[in-house]
Amino acid sequence: MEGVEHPHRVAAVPRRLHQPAGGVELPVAREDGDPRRAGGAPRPGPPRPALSPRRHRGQETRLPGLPRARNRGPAGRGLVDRFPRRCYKPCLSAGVREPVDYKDTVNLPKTDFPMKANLPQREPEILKDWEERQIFARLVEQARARGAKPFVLHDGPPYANGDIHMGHALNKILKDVIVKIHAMQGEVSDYVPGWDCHGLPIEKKVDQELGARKREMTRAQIILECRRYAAKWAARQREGFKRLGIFGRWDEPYMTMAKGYEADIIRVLADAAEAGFLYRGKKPVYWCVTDRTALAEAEVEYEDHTSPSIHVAFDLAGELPRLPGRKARLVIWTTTPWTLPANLAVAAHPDLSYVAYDLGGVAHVVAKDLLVPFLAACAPGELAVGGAPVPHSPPAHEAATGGAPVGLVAHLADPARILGYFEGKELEGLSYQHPFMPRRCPVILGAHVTLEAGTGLVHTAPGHGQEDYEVGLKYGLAILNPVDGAGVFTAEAGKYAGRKIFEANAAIVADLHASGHLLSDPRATLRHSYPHCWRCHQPVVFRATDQWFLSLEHAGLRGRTLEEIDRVRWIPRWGRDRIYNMIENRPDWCLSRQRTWGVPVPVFYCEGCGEPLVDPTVMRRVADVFGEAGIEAWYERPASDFTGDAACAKCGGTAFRREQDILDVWWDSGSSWAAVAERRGMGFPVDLYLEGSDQHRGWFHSSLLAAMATRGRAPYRAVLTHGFLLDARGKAMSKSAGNGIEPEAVIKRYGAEILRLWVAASDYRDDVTLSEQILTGLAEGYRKIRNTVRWALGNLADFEPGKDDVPVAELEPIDRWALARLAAWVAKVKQAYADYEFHVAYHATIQLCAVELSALYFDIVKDRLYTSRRDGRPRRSAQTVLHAVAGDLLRMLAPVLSFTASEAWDDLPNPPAESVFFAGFPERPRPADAGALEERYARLFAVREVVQKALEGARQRKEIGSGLEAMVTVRAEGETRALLESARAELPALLIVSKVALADGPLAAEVAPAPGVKCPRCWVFAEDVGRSAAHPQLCGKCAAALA
RNA sequence: GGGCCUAUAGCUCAGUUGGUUUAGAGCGCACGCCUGAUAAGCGUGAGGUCGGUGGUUCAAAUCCACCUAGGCCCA
Repeated sequence: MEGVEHPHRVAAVPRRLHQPAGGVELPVAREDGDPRRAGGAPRPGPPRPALSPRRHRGQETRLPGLPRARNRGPAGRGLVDRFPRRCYKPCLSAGVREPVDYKDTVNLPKTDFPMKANLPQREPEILKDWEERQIFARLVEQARARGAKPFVLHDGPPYANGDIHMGHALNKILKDVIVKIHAMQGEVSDYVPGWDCHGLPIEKKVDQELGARKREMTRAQIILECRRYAAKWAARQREGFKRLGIFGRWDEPYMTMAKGYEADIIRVLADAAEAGFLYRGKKPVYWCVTDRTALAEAEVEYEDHTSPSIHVAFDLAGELPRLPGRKARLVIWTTTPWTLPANLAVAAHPDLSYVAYDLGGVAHVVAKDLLVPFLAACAPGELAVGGAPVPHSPPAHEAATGGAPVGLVAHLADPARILGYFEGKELEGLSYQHPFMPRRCPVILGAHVTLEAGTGLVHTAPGHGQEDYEVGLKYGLAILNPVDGAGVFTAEAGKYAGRKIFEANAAIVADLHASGHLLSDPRATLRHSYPHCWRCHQPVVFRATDQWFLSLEHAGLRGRTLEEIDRVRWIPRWGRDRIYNMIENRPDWCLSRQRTWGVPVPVFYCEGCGEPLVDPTVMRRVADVFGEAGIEAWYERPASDFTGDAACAKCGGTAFRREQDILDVWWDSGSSWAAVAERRGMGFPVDLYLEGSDQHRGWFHSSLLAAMATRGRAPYRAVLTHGFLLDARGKAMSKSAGNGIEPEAVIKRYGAEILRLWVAASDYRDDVTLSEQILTGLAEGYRKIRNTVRWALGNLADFEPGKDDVPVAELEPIDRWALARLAAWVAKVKQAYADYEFHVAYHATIQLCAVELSALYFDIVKDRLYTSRRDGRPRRSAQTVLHAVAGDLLRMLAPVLSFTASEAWDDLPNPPAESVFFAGFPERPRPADAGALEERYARLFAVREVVQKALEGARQRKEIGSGLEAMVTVRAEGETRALLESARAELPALLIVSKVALADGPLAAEVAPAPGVKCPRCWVFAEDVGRSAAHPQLCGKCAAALA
């Protein structure tokens, strides 16, 4: 039927007849020897000019032989068209009447939902709309009214200090997605955001701002300043979080500094005290003797300082193993002689080797690898310079010689002085006589002992060092602190009582020297980095003071907590191991902080005898007052207001002074399950805590212990953890590193929606990367999703759900296939949401939109939607599916793409709910024959791929442009052939070509020019163009569509 | 130094208890097509010694050990 002409009219110039004028004619070229291609088509058509222009539009005039710019280049040169070109639009000859413009009769997409999202501008409008319509509050109310089951994601409070950063965004968006998922599942998914307000960073900041003024202020006045500061930042952060599209009770958040919250902190503590967990003990803290105050770690700055450097010998009370009858001494090294009065032990490492070396007939014990440095410092005569180096560690040599190269260092002059070797663990339990205090002390073992410096035997004073304290706890040593707040020795320091510690250094060294315990030069010093006070820049000391503790051993708290950990769902699973190991090994919880900005430890001390008053009733009275007046009342009211008629248990006194320390802020947030969830009737335990992995040590940890001690169970059923932020190179993102990306900057450029998509696309269980490249990639993904929705909406302009939809069983097969894929996607996304694997949902969505819908389904049904009868069954069938696609996409994606889903929802025909959030997730059952359809189309699409490769070949050879210019002959055999036979009628639509022929043979496709004439309406080359009297220019299908 | 974790194409991710293809997808990139989804859409193609080394096994991206790089928390 090729070249059918209609004599009365020239609708299109049959391609054979159309030749570009002029040009050099070349023979048809054979590019390769592919038999399949050879079998395809080279028909003896008229030769084409080299570099002939590809297209010949109707009126387009171009000099023959002049290539269009885009065709220039090596690829286009020398190529010869296999087939004559054809017109895209009816070519008009003079004297022929203008053809009807059929474009107006084509059902093109129409929608108000714009392609360009313009998110930075549009998002604030959507936020305003949500707020005006109270979407979140009503969402919660509706579910509550239905009696739906509650889901509580309890917010971990960010610190109310500074602007929000990307880590906040990640955390809050993740929470929001989860809250919305549960809301759309129909649950009561309330979300109360909170802020952590008390604590050192704010106190420090306020301190700086107040400067000298602070001296004239009362503690209550300083607290008020801190309140202002925290409130200011919380308000600012709140706006930042809202801008991200986070749903929540922003008008009634929780603040740990709220009076009611402060009261509940005390009440939880009262419960713990009542159950017997609270006890008073000592613990070393940084202490500034100049300012007479404890310092937090953050208040300590390291500066250079010159200290004495002394080696001291401790006389062993007994004998060393395997060295009977010989006097022995342990050698320690220290730079703080003033801590020696508090010495209670010497620590050795269990796995290190120690050596006994004969000095003056006495065995001196040091670590084997530190013998030479020790001798270099204390008995250089024992070393011979030159010769082969002794087998001791190079760092040890260098430490002893001030960095002199190993080769220059001495070796033992007389190796026979070595009396024996010992494993560290052999030393445990030996005892020695303190050089100047009347006591015997043990040798203990500790993993903190190293060979970096010293002798491998560590002078241990639990009252003056963190590690000493910890190992001391293990061995039940006293926490001895013979130093008062001003840095003056107390009576416990024996003969040094009354002397200032730093000044006493010299005396102690001199005394040791005199008594023969000093082995090194008394004048030796060491310049090193040493902690100093951030305010007065004087050296600080480590000093044990009275503190309040929560006992981990009381009532089996540690063991019960470890058991409880296994009843919590940890996501990912390794979170369980992480917190388990911490709880297993941590010491008792020190609840005291020597600070101002926080909740007072609600205990009192008897004015008469100093006995502490730890009374739950009194504490609850304190709580009641705080509930009214806040923590300021602690300092403003007389103690008797709180203690009432309480009497000292020891002396019966009724006059008390209040504790000056405050509670560790981790107790504040660690009580939030009580102060927020219980208090607001959200229940206990809550369903989910969700924070960064650092919170295994932080909030997960403190909340767990506080709840275990007072409620006997974990405050959460599940704990979800996310990783930290990395930059493009995989390095931690931080303000100080200067590689941060500000949420505000991203919002301004891309919109918060892209940030939300980033959170959803990332596997947040690992650390999460953010970079410019990632953002542009996400913006692409967003556009794909948006355009998918847009095209579906565009084709629904004339569709009325409830009236026009076609029952599933009656849908066109390809439509039912698309519905099957949609149903599979809905199921997959639901599962991914249930597993908190949002990146799985994201990728499934991109796959659906990009591949199954855009590249396959939309492309295939496009012709049917555009050109078939407007209200015909085939078109309604496709629209039915598109309506499902648009509705399901918007509903399933609303938790993530909240802005876009809200925006597009209004463009759905007759949206079934006022807001997409009220609509819930769709029920989308798989069509009964879904499996069979998927199987069938999977095979047909495999053939389609073969065809597309063939079409691409023809395209490269400039034989065709659009697929509609082609007729395809598909060779197949066996089942495939049968399948194609059965699908014969839909093959042209499926392959998007004008005509399909089937032939026998191994699977292959051959491309030839489509026969017939291009229909100006549907652009298909049809052999029946012109048969309709009413529409003489059109193909049969189009004529029928317009009838 | 200790506890926990991560490491697959430029990017984001898949890869069931080790065995089916020559390790997949999308994006990006290259080259084309279309111009009735148009700051859109379609096609084809090039990209990976699965961080490295050693081991277990008939067989390892998948199990084990060590190393390297990175992350969080401790010290």
